[in-house]
Amino acid sequence: MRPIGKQAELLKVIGHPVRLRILRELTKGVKCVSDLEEFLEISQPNISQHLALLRHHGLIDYYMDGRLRCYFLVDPVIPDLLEVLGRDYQSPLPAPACCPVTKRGKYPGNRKH
Amino acid sequence: MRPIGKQAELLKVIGHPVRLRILRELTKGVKCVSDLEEFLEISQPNISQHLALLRHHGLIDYYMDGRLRCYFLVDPVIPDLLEVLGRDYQSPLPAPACCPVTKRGKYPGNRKH
DNA sequence: CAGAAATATTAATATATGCTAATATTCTAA
DNA sequence: TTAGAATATTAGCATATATTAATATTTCTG
Repeated sequence: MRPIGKQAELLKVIGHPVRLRILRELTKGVKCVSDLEEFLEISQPNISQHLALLRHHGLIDYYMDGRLRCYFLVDPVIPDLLEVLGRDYQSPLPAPACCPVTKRGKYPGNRKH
Repeated sequence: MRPIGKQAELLKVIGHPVRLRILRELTKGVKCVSDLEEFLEISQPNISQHLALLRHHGLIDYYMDGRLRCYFLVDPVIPDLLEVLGRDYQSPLPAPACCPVTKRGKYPGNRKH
């Protein structure tokens, strides 16, 4: 299991709408920068910055195709995370059962929520 | 599926080592603030701040037990995300097959990576 | 009711992030 | 061999986030 610090770093890197959209697109297959420009409505330099960030964290990589850079997914955790993120949950987690033990608590007290 | 913006927001909120540790702890059961103080080595006010952030995003909630606040998980996506984050992957995703189609590409070119 | 325990809130400051604009690099084709 | 296409890099500024310190709030207990 990757250490907590790395987990947090990973989440922070992918926790951006543009980067999420890029990653989702890459789960469908290889895309070059100009492909991405088509549906992300942001400047080319900004796209490159996001791609660089993702790459420096080892999430994606690229190969050259003429003068095109073709980006693709590398880290296998990405598709799995995106799948979970895309799920529809119908209801919240069940409330904790009566009298859960906390180190200091002496529940039952008044449940206020 | 929650909109991309919400997905990014969620990731950003949980993308912090302290908050990740809090959430992991809460997957095991209800914890009051003083329980959390025991194993997070940060100040009480800071813990409360992280808890408030998580709560304002609907990820956790609490009930009162005397003067203790007992926090628990609410959003069902959290345990699932934590599970995926904790997985050990043995190898990167397979490199894209020969000649993937990008809108402009005319691969094969030189693969540089 | 006073005091202490448990926790929250606010303000201030430091640091990090994100975007824009300008410029640089690399490769291809004429 | 030069021009243009595709993409990257850098710097600067604005905004957001994190932490600390101080203080406030709430609730129990004597």
